[in-house]
Amino acid sequence: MEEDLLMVRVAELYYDENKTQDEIGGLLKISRWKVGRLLTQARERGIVRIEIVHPRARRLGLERLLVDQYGLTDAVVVPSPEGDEGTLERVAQAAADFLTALRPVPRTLGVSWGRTLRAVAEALPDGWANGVTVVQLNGGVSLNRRSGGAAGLAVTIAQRASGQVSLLPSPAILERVETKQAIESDRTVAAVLEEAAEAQAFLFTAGPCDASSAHVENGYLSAEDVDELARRGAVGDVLGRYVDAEGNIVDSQLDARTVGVSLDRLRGATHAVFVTAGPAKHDIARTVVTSGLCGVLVTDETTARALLEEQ
Amino acid sequence: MEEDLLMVRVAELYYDENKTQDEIGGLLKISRWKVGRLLTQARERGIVRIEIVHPRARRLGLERLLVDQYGLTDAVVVPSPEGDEGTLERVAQAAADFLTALRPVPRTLGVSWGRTLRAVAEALPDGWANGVTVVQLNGGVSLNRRSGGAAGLAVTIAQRASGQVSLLPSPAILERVETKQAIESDRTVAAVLEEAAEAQAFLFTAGPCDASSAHVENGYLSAEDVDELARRGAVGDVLGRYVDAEGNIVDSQLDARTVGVSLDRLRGATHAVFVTAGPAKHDIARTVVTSGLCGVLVTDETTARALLEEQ
DNA sequence: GCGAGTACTGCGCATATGAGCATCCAGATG
DNA sequence: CATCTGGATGCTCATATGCGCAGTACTCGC
Repeated sequence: MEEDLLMVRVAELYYDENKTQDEIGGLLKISRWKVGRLLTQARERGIVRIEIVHPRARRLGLERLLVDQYGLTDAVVVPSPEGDEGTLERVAQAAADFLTALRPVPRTLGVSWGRTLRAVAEALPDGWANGVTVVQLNGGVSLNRRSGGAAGLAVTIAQRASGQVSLLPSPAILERVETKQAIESDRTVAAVLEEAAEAQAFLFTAGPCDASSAHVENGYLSAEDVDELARRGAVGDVLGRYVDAEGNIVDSQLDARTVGVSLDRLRGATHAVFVTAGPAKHDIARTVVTSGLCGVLVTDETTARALLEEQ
Repeated sequence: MEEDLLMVRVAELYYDENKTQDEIGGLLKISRWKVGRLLTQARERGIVRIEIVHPRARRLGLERLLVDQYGLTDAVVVPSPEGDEGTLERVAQAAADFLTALRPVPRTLGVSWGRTLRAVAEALPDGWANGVTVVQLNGGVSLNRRSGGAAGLAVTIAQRASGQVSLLPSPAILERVETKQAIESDRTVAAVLEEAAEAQAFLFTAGPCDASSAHVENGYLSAEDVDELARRGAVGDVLGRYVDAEGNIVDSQLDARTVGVSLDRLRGATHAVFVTAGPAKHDIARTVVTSGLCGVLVTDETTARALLEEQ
């Protein structure tokens, strides 16, 4: 179309040459108002594309849609980089930024564990807060010895906020219900669990339901157990508890052997910050978001779009 | 840097959310002047990237550099599309646009031939001008019978301008000097050549010096001839005449057998429009531009950058 | 510590810009 | 042929924005 060409010429003069709309009008023999209108059109029609290229850029539009559609308190969406390399880091950085900016600063922060949360901990700057007590929300797993596993993660976060840490001295899943009950009735454990349940803010991830799960890696579950859970409808785990697409516990037997605060604690909380990155977790992310397990969602653009897509 | 982050936040609010600088200032607790400054910086530092995506977009910055560096009258540079598919069409379209907008409208337009010029002819809309006489500048070659070769190209351009056409009824290169002189002394031919020399505007391309040349394709030269020319320093041909990097005729013997206006006619002309697309022609393009054979250059971004690069 | 130089901040003001409205024009409709 | 109607055009005016300048903080060398 000939109108297109005019838009292009106008856009070039305005954005590349930064001339004023008036000057452009004179140059192209059109009124300055038409120039303005053409520029608006050019932006609308995508002829002029304005993008913000920065690892810490966000997608405010998507965030708003997510908040609206799922009744969240807040959402943070970072652009997925080309080739998906570095998505986790960006999401983690965003989560760290969110925590740092969170007001009022929570006195106690409940945390789960996982690769994602480790990245968040690493992204938090020293002094991100002052005097926050960090509490573990569920039984510990040492994902990898060097970096100290779940405990190390909580310690890192607390240290950088010059705060205290309350570790949950318990495995994630126990073999027998009795052992679990025994552990829970232990004073230290009970105290930590109570503190965790009362935390003013929660920071957690979820894991997909497959053999790559940290539970399998650490021997709490076998690959077959996970398969069986999946067959029974599990889409992933939240604070170590396996849930189906609606967010209901899949196996109450198993759940009774899992140490950690109950999922209901998350549902009520204002500051339940759920961090997720990557397509493997789309399903469990959808569950967390739709079943109201989180108040705040921090994720990447691809996940955000997947969540918004169908219904 | 922390300043970066602020720029990103400001840019998002301004460009994605279109809030006013004032509002952003309020939101982020900074003065509206700082917001303005951050936006300027963000644009300068490339955090905010504004690009015009359209096949008919141009690179005015590069055009200016070319005009300055080589003392041209004008230059037209179109962005090279990803993957270089469609470069020729874009350049041709740009050349057509340039011709259409050319003021004063030339009474006579001298044209050469080639794939590129054919594309230009096709891109010219019906009624691009009114009553332009099109004259062939050099001996005819029928690049491909269906589309009528060099003659057809000239005819197309003339038809679409409701004008006349003066065809040069002669081969491009003759075997013997005598024959060439005989042909040139023919009334019709002489008249056309004179008309061509006096044309108010010229539209031409150049060809690289290799076996893919139209001269080889049409049997005027053998592949060995071309190799030999290259060995003697030829970088390509302009109006059928082979020149070296400085724009000098490489083989005066051969040149004496070539029918067409002399290159000096181009040097003087104000409206000598040279159209070139694609990396194969970078060398010959450099020659045309540096040796003052063209007043106006129409090309793609890649070629433009190559021309500006060294020295 | 102390002073000079430099970078940053906030501001007044001229200018550029966008919203809303009256007007005009072309093509449809009776 | 008159009339209607929707979209484009130009305009007024309130508002947003950028420039140049003055005041301020901050650094760096002594």
